[in-house]
Amino acid sequence: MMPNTRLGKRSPFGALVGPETTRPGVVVAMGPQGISRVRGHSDLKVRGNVRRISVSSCWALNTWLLSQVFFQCDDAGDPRAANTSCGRSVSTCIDVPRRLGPAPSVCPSLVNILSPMMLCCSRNAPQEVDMDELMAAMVLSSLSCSPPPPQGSAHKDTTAPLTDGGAVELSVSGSSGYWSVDPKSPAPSSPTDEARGGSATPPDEGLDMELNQVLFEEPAPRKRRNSLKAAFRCLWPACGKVLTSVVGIKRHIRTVHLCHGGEHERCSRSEEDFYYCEINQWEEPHCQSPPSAPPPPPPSPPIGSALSRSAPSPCSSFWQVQSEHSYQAPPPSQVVSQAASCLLTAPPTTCSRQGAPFRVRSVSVGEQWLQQHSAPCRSVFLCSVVPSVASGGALTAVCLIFRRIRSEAKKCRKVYGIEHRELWCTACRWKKACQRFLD
DNA sequence: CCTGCCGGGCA
DNA sequence: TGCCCGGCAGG
Repeated sequence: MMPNTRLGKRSPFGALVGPETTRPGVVVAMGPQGISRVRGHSDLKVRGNVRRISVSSCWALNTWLLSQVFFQCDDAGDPRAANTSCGRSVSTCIDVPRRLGPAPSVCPSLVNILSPMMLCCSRNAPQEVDMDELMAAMVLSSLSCSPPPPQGSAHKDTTAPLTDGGAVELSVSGSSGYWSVDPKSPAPSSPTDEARGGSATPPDEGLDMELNQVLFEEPAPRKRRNSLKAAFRCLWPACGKVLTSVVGIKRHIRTVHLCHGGEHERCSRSEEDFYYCEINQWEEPHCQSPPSAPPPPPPSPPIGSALSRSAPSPCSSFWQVQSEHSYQAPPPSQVVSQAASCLLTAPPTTCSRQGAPFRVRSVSVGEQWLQQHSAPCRSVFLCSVVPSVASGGALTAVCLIFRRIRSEAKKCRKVYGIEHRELWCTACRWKKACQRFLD
């Protein structure tokens, strides 16, 4: 099915969903459980033909999807279990990549999500690939494939989407496509983390309980406590050592568990990522969630703050923006080729070119699919692959959910005032995204 | 309440 | 395609 209905306003998908999307449950039509649960989930709101799903639902779906994958993998000896989750025959030898794939542009979570799905679909009939499933997978993957926020922790909004319950609080009803997640937050771990955890440790009831929690319980509070102190717990069997630094826990795992003797000659310097999880200070000592990846590198220094204090000249700030309307199209000076130089060599947050702030947005595989198969959209999900110092330069995917934040930059309305509306840019006059003072 | 702006309607 | 505006989300 080809999408022709846009998700709600400011959908982070920013993409179109098919007419079936107006039917309940199609958004998550990857499995009967998902459908029914989401159908019954109170967070699903229908506004006209616009569907809104709270982020807890999205995260739950994502978690559910991943759990299906891993549960199926783990139920290798039980064919019934392998068939019950999505109602299709799924190979029990699905190779869920334990580590990130070599291709830096492919979000590993996408691989984790799609590979079983593709396998699942291809086992029946290649032509019968359920586009709903693919869409859902892409979308869910996109949710998890985002770069660290440009201003990172400098912006208070980065703390908002996460909740104590571990549910990511985002609205699927927007089209901005910016999602944020506290990079230091351990829960919920990203799908990549889930993938790692799923392959490193058997899924336990905790995952399911958490899933049920985010699916059926009330949405978690919007604001997340800031006073989060993280520790890292070794997940090696019968160890449970808790250290307060990533480096420390990695060193512990590497030296104590992985690299002692000649047992692990090819001990990877990034393998220790799979053997620890991040825990909160107020968190229960036991760690139910899969081990989390090391926290991403510290965010780049805030530039937006400077931008917000003085209205930037359009020629000093470059954006690579997918434009939905002509008035939103970037001027010719905003050369995409300039973006390319930064796109793959640095975290897609902010690049500096000759002193001028130059921000780049890239798209994930799922997003590209959505863009190719649906109407143009402005929302972009990022999946950055950055070198991890702790893993000896090995590529580490930092998939963070990213949400468009409310602009603090002055807009035409604020600069010129309502009385000088004729001085506003066209977009502002049309109540569109300001074209003059890009944020 | 104010602001930014998405989505959609209309010419 | 240009223009306008209802309405929503966030502050």
